[in-house]
Amino acid sequence: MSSIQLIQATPISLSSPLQALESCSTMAELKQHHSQIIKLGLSADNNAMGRVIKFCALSKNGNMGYAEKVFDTIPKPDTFIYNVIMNGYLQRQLPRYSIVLYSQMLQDFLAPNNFTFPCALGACCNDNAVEEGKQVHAHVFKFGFGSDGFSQNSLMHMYVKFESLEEARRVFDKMVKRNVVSWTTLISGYAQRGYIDEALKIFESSMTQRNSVVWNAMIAAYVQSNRFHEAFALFDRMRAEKVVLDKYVAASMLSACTGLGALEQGKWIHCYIEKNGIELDSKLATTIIDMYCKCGCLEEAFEFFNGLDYRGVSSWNCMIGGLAMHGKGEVAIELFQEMERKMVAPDNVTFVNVLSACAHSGLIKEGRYYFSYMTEVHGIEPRREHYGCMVDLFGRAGMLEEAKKLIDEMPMSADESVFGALLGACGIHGNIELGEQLGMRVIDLEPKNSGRYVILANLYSKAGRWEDVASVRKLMNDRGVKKSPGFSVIELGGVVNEFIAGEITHPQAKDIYAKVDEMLECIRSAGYVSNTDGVLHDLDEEERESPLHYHSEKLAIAFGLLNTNPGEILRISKNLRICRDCHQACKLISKVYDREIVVRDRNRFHHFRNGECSCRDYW
DNA sequence: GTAGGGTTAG
Repeated sequence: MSSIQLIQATPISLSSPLQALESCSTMAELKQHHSQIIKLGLSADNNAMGRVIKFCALSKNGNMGYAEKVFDTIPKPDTFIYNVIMNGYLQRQLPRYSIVLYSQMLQDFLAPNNFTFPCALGACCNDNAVEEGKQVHAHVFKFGFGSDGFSQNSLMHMYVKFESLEEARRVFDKMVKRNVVSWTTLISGYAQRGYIDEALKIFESSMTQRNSVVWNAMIAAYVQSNRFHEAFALFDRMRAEKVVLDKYVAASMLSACTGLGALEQGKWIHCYIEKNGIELDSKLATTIIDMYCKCGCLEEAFEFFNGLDYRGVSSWNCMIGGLAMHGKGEVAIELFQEMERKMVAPDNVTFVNVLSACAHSGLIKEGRYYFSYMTEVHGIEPRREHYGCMVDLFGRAGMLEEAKKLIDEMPMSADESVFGALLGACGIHGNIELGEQLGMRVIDLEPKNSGRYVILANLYSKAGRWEDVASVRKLMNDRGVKKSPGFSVIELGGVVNEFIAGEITHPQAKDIYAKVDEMLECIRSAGYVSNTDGVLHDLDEEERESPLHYHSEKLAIAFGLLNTNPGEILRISKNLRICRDCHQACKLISKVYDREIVVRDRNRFHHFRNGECSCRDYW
């Protein structure tokens, strides 16, 4: 009682408890101030209650349940209060609650304002509420916020999410004042749907107001569509314009390096991050681990991983996946066990990686064990991806019946990737009948994926069924499906060199081809027989027109031998899978030239040393 | 009180 009298005695008495609300940091403090305010008789005061609710709904330590309780006691909540509570739900991933509140607000004849719409639209977006989103769009105009930048950007964002790019573009075109968010939203919108050229046009027109976010949206657009060189070019432009390199750009560029296998460039960015104190969060750490793994440096990846102060589940997953890719299944399992000892809860991705580690290393028993372990011990139900890994595991090992049985037993329908895993196995083990059925099915499911046609055609060619090979090729042509051309990349002295089979445009082309011939001569005397018998590779993944011995990886190796010192490791990345012939050749080259060669193909790593490959020919 | 960018398998 006495404290209230004291407050009432001074003229600033009413504002001070409200001011105190602004400085609270815990719910306990807030509740104290709240009860004081009620004692002052302000329980129906929207200004006072609004501040209480704001803290509960929006601050880090806020309690949404308390916000709801207070909300229920307010006789006539105003727009501000609705906004704050709707935002609270949105931030807590409860968009449906926000939408319900929005319509309640309209029923109460409260006019939404410029703060309401971004929230309501965001809620529709997160709840996939297309129809309601369109209605809110109409309200934006009806209530006079048609030219409010925040509302317009939120509209664009929503339409991008709903895949109505035309609608997003219409909003963008009508905007009188655009800001960085407008550019960014549209650029990434186009990029997500694969319209990179359109994204670039928007980017170029953002000239006057570009910050690192806009730059990154475009760089990421290139990276996501595998146009790594263009990402690098844009990055150079960005640095020339002295735009700061922040953690997002660093992450995108690391992915570009990963895509190309450009280790030196990746290391440079890693160094830059450390030197310039760029915040190393768990996502960025994962990107760095991924870069080292996919650029062939497991040791560096491990060193970095071990040096991290905090290792989130995605970092563990990435490291386990890296080991899997390098054929180190046993080590991957050990790392998983360490993860459990460190009490890091695995998620579904963890088990995808553990199972794929088993598949790549032929660990059938272990794969079976972890497949049931994930559900029994961690309560994680297997998804399609996990079934895909198991099909891959059995399939590679030649246990096609077992793989087929598993597909039949799946509680969900199999998709193209599950069938694809089995199809791949039919290819390895030459099961024509099953492969033919699956091939047709997978092509129907994914008519634009050239790889599917190639596997089926290869299967036919293995069986000598040339007419069928021809008809698959005709089908591809008729549908306008083109094989992605095979290329290999080798990075020397920070320069990325790219080779395409049979291509002669490289400045050192003459020397390179001579070196290939020399290489072949040398390995022939070591027992190499070029795998050209029959027309087995009639429709290989690599361009058919170029002779086998000028496949892109051979050109890259020749280039590497010409331009490095004895003993240096040659690291090559290939966008497709390495073919049998090149695999055999690499083994012998590693022996004859006494060179370690690391080849990353579409699926995994091959470490060639002294005539052997780390995959033990199991791939 | 409000909006935008990066990672993890096959």
